[in-house]
Amino acid sequence: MPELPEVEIISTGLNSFLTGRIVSSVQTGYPGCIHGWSRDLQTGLSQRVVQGVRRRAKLAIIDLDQELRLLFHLKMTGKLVFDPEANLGVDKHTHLIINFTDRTRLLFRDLRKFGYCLLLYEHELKHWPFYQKLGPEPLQMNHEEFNQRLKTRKAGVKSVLLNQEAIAGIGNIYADEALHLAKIHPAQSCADIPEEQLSRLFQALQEVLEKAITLGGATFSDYVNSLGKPGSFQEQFMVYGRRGHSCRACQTALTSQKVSGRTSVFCPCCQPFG
DNA sequence: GATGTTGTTGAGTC
DNA sequence: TGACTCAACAACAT
Repeated sequence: MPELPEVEIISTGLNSFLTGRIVSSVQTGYPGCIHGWSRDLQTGLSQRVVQGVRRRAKLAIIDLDQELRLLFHLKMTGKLVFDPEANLGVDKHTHLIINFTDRTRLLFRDLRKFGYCLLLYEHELKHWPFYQKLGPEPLQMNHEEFNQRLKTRKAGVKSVLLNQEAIAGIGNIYADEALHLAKIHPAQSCADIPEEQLSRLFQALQEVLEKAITLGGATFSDYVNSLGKPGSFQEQFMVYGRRGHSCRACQTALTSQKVSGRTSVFCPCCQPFG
């Protein structure tokens, strides 16, 4: 489940692998992976030069010349794998192959087919509703800005963290981990959280995200980086996927609860409601 | 065959 | 109208 740290690592890796390469052709294994807003990939990408790869929210963005942008949302099981020798197997889960003129290639794989890609010009990207509505990057804001955006909201803090219009890039794993570190119950309404605690949450969020990036992301189920290698942050999970296990801080058994439809694991002792 | 998994969206409610 | 909640959806493994 690639969230901000995983997409950051993938993008950084692809930036060094792909920059300067020229697209020769595109093979589509599953046309359904191309978003409705996208231009035609074959005609649009041919002979385009990669100028860099970056991340915005959970999107990996490949910048090409002529202000073209190729965006990928990996959702749950999507992967972008650089294939320098063009010898990786192309299975039924490989939905897109981007061939470069030097015979290297980029594979887009997605077991569950929830992920998508789209090709747009910069001026079109700015009008794509999903992109337009994205909130600020958590690693590029300060705690005053964070508090400002959260303190008036009445919804549970977990659902606000997952709301991409409030803050971009946070998913279930890092929301649960940050809430545990900040000792805040996931269902607590933001409006009821003292500013001092909100600042602690912001600190925790930055800490968790930066640590995950340092450790190469989390490999839960099947995330791999752009060379197909796993990360190790999952070994540091305090709560995610640990329901019933004991809290690493106080030994109390972790419980779970659905908060705005998402399974949330937390420690009833460290993160009391109220 | 039922269940669990997730991010996003659209419908519906307050 | 805005903020919010909930259900549905995508497709697969177990």
